[in-house]
Amino acid sequence: MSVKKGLLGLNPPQREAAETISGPVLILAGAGTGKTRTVTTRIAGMLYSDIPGSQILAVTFTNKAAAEMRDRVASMVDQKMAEDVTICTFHSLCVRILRTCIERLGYKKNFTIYTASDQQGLLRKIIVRKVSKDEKLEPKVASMAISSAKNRGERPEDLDDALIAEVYRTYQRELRQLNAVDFDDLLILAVQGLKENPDIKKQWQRRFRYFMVDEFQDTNHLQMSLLRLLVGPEKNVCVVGDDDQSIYGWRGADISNILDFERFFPGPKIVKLEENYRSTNRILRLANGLIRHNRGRREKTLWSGRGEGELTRLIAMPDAETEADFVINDIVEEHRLQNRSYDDIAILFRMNTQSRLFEEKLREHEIPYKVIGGQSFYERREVKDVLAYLNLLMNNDDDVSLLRIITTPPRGIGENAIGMATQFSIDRQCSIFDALHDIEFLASLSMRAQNAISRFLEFLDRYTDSANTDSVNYAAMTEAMLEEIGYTDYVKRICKSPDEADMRRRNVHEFLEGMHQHVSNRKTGLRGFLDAVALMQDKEEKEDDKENGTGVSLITMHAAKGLEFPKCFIVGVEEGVLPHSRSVEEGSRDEERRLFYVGITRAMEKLTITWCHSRRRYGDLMPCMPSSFFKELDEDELEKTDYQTLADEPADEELAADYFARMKEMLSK
DNA sequence: TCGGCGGAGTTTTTT
DNA sequence: ACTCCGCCGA
Ligand SMILES: Nc1ncnc2c1ncn2[C@@H]1O[C@H](COP(=O)(O)OP(=O)(O)OP(=O)(O)O)[C@@H](O)[C@H]1O
Repeated sequence: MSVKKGLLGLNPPQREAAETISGPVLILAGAGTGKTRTVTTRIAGMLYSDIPGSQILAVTFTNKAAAEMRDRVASMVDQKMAEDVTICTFHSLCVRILRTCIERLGYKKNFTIYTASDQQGLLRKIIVRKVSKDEKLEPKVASMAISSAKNRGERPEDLDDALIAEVYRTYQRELRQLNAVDFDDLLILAVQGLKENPDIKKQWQRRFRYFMVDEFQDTNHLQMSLLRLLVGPEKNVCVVGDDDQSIYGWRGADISNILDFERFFPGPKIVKLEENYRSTNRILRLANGLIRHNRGRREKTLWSGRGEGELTRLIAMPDAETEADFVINDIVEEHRLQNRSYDDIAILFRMNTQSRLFEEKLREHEIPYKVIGGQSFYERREVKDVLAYLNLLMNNDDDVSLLRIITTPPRGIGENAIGMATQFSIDRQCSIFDALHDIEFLASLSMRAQNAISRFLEFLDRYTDSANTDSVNYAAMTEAMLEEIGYTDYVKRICKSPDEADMRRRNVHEFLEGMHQHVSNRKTGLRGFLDAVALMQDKEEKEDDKENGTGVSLITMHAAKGLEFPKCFIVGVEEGVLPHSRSVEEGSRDEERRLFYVGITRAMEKLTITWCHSRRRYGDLMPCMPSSFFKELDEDELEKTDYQTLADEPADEELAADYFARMKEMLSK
């Protein structure tokens, strides 16, 4: 009966899926039909029937989804029970696997996880060395090409482009030498580790008995391989997904995994869910009408018991500035008149850069908000500097970090010495750290440089020791280290204004605070903290720390998948933005349509879609066209207006005055 | 060796 | 418009 209690709040098909804990289960259902709720309740139900949490693994696609699932499970069962369940992303699961067995694959245990910017730093170095000036290759382009090759399981020799193949080969060799792995390697190496080492595979298969994967439509082949390796002969594996919400094709995600699921895990119980518990029928019909334009898709029934609701507004704006003003005004009004919590409101967009204007306006109006995803705190220059120091202390062979900090602040080791050390490390196939120790290398330098290097190495050794000692206060250690090298003064020097220097100092402080908290809460050591940062696991937590974590959410439609908000704005919906021109070029219009579908289906009660007649691009004002997807939206579910009409309404006098004032200003320029 | 200036490129989406 | 990278003068 306690099992039943756990499964309360599910409808019959959901319940059937939750109760079927033996053998494969495939839940295929549209947006908002309670797939995730079924999974979380399923976990809770299992815990109620005395299955140890430690045997349960639930994999999600983003850290945010993992955190949310963990919270939801924790609210349903005893705290202790919930803690034992492993709920994480594929990537963090791989890190856990690799920390136990990467030595079998020729890496050292203290390997560093390279973020996108570390990766591009390394690629830049390789490109400069390998590629002549006339064939120009952007590090970013190279990283995309290499990443997609890796996700397709292709080796350098499988690539058509000889240039990329050569860069790829060198890149991979260097990563190994630096004892570093990139994001894709996490998956590749974990799969390889399990495949090549039956004992390790057995060990991990014994570790978990029950598996769940949310947003299964977004898994790629590597992730599928990993799942197959982990799932034991019992095949207790439940995956949930929606082919209409597949939006990560560009990362190698392939919905044919859904078909393959039946192949690898034969005879699954297939569950279909048709009742949407999230949105009003008007919103649902709008979304269904749009997605129906995708070719080769299986039609789904989807209905809602939440009433008809309001029409979706589709509003034309003169420019992005006015758009932001309008949205923020609407939010203020809703908050004041309807007493709507800011937490219930989200602004969705296609690209992270689109959030900036909205952030500014929200700050202006002193409205609390949170930017989810986007330019991370950890991408800040000063934070990256400190991170590079810490990464280097944990892995002295990490040349990318070493090269970053050896001149930050300048310490008498200049371009010349660094260039020679790099060359030496290439010739000798060793790390730069090792090169700096080499007597023969040192002999080729001036006395001055030799002294600077030996001071630097002494410094590194000293802090490497404390960083690798347990029960050290790492934040205090880092602070002492920064003090010793005069980092704060250095920052002051390179900043243009005292304000900027102050902000950067505060960022470093906040970073150290966060580090201290993470390390003392989880007892994972400095290594664990650095892994979490690389996997971007801490981002959300930071938000929460900022008391109650309340506010309007600013989020891309990609990152919003799986979330829901009573009131949503989808902004900047212009041709070239959604669908994005690059996607149209690549022929993935259908995926863009799915993305729009995901955006629309985030809204529970009220949806507003806006677009601009003109938008600033590369500095100057460019005319824009409305998204071609608008033609596919059912007119009956829409209330089409433009800003002018709204501004003429008396309620918005203030806003109109604002607008005309700005027009005047623009004309007078 | 260091810091300031000028030019180029910038806008997908995430782990 | 804004940021990052590379080049050059002190
Ligand atoms: N049986 C139910 N009774 C009441 N509410 C439900 C039920 N099932 C789901 N819900 C609610 O419906 C909303 C959507 O659920 P959930 O997020 O699990 O859907 P989903 O299928 O995972 O959606 P998406 O595919 O968009 O991520 C949630 O607020 C959830 O609490």
